Amino acid sequence: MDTSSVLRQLPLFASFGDDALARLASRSIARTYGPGHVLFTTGEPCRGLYVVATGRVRIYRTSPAGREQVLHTEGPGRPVAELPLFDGGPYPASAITEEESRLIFVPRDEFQALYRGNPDVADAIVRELGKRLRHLVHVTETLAFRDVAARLALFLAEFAQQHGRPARGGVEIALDRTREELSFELGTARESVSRALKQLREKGLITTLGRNRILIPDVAKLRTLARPGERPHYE
Amino acid sequence: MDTSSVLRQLPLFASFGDDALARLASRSIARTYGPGHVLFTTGEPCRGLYVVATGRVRIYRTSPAGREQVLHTEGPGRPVAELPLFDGGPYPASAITEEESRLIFVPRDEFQALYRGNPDVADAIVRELGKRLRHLVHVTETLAFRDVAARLALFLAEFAQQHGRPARGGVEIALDRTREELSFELGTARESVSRALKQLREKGLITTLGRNRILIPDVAKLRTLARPGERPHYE
DNA sequence: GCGCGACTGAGACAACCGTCACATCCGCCG
DNA sequence: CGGCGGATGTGACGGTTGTCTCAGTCGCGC
Repeated sequence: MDTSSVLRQLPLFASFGDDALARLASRSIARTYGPGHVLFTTGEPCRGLYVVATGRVRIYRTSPAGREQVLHTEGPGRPVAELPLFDGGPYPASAITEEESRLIFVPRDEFQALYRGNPDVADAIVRELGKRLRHLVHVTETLAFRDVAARLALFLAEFAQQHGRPARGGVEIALDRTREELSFELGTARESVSRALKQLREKGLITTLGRNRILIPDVAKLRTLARPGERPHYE
Repeated sequence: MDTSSVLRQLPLFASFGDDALARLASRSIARTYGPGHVLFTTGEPCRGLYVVATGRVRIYRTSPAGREQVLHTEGPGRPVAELPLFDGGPYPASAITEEESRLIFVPRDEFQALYRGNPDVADAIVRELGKRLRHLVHVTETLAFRDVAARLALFLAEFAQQHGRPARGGVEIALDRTREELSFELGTARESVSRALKQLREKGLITTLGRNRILIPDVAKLRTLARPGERPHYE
């Protein structure tokens, strides 16, 4: 797949003519990375924009003690690290490929020229930033209010909605993550994920099929558990 | 103070001519609210942009159980709720005045016409969004990695840097918050804030002067406590 | 089919924290 | 001065969770 046709699919460049797109493609660098390749780390100065062609990129923060918190993950057609391009600041987080991924890199200068001359691009970028901001509010709220089991239930329910496929007795999902990677997304420890999975299993909300696959009989009911302590509060 | 001169001070409208600014002012609504006035709540459709002239506005999320998590607070000269203006989505959080505040309200349509015709405004807005995003990453990381005492230490250190004034024996700050309001900012309970304050006091990192004021002998040292568990991790 | 290494589940334990209960303090108003 | 109400400090208690440890399981290559 060539760079132009990948860029063509992005909402970001929807308004581009073929020649503008070809010019952009010619100045971009497409490269395939193996799994576990660190694209950049927190605090590093920003060199440009990455766009995911295939694969998956995880954006995360690391604690001094070595723990990790995933902020978001981006798949095909999604931009990564557009924020620092605007305010000129450093990357606010680190990024790593979760699997073999093909990425298109647009150098900083090239991209800036682009969006300055192109209000549609600026608009699209603002919308991306907005989406990111909303997601981060969601992450923050989840961390502040819900226990591990509830966070897991919420994650699984959302994952099922996005990537699940109907199966006998409910919706089936393939996690494609180890328990430890899951713990990074939920901001907890590997062992707590195991315990939380057990809890959900015992309540009949999920059935584990091997290590990777999970069957969810009722996604809506799973979501319900994600709102614990839902008692009235008087004041 | 009239609306025009307030707007004039905003970096957002720095590039405006006097007449453009006057036009904007004439279509905006300035109003003073008492403390504790709810401007909008999570999920509500967006009606326009607020700009803080005087006072302070708190943006927060509420849990079903009645707990609260502050996402950020904005003071004079800062815009509130610019995000939903762009993607057309609902407010992602709620907002309330913390004290008596004068706010300028710019209706949605008026504002959109504004930034579409004015690349400088769009730029400024994107930078605001970026700042917000960075701050939220910080909040998320803090919640995920640090215990209450460390979060409090970090909060006080940052507050001292922003609003502290030099005094005999260190930097003095006036919190202007009850312990409960503090607990909302830190994502914890009122009692835990009391206990964490006691901890910091016992370690000699702070001295409490009455209920509202705190003396910090060494802000840098206070920051140090905010990074607990800083042990090397081998792998 | 054997063995290695990564992944997973489970138990024990302590630390942290939210909650309840209650005593105390403080400002304020009568 | 008295008292009232909100704010604060403190102790007790239990649930949640991070950490340590170890055993069991699975996949994969040889």
